[in-house]
Amino acid sequence: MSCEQDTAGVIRRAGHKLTPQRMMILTALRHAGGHVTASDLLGRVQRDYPYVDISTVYRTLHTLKQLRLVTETDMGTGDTAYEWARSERHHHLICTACGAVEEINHEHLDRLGGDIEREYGFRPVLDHFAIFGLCRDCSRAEDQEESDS
Amino acid sequence: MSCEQDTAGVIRRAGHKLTPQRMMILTALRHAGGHVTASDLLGRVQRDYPYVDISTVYRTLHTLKQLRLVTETDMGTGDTAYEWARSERHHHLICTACGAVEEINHEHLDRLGGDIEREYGFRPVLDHFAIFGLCRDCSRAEDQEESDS
DNA sequence: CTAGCTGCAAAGCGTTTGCACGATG
DNA sequence: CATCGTGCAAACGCTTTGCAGCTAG
Repeated sequence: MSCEQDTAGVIRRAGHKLTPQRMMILTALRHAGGHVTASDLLGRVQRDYPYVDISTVYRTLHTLKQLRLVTETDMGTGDTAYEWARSERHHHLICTACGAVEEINHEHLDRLGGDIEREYGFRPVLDHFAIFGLCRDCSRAEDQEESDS
Repeated sequence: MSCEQDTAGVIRRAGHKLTPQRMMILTALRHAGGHVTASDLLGRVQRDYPYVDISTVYRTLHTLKQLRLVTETDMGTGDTAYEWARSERHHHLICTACGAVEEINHEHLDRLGGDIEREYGFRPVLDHFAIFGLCRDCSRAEDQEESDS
């Protein structure tokens, strides 16, 4: 994986030190391959090195966020989800009933973003968006309930 | 305002008791005419009746949410914004730089919602949506900075 | 009368911060 | 060797909960 090397470079070039903790958090983040919370990440890193502190995780995530290496999303569960910043923009459909997360691509949101910028002069950040609602299964289940009652 | 009467009816019909606290929180919420946090609401209610507790506010909001009389939105500031459920759906553009909140109507999001439902079978709740980004002024300011550096 | 609501206090949770030690560049 | 990052512990802010008394229906 040369990507780790690249990332190390980005961090160093930004004037930050490259500590083992940062490398581990970084690697854990990339291997997670999706959304992780800060404490998920802590758990993963602690499997190898039990002495990392949650505050280090937060501080690292903060740094990586500034460097645009991670994105931060509020999944509506009270805590915050972090994700390795992929190049492709993508969005999530989050089911408020069962918690399922589905991914959608950006076409539709691009159109929305364009409309908003043109109309309001507001430049929306639509790189990573969370849309809440009911997934196919849960919305079917709800229809059932309604017809039962 | 007969709307207060209507709301009282909704609450009572749902099998909940109608206490003075609930009425005051309710009224405060309607008079706020926009987003309020739980502690905003507490402050407003306490102007008339200083003994209400924040927990009562949360409990009331929880009840009202279940009755779909208020909506809950995460504004990305760490706390949660509540708003009287208006009939018209509307959405917010929230500037991550200056915190300005602008309102947009639902047309564009309707189209998005339709697309998603058709394509993924996911039924999104797009009644009240928060879109983060840079407002006109802040995005101009950022352009300036970039050309300076 | 009794189910359900209230105020109070305390705990819970994710997150942030102060500090002295330790490691990086 | 100076600076920055770390671990630890404590604080933080928002939200939730347990409990005894009170009140609306």
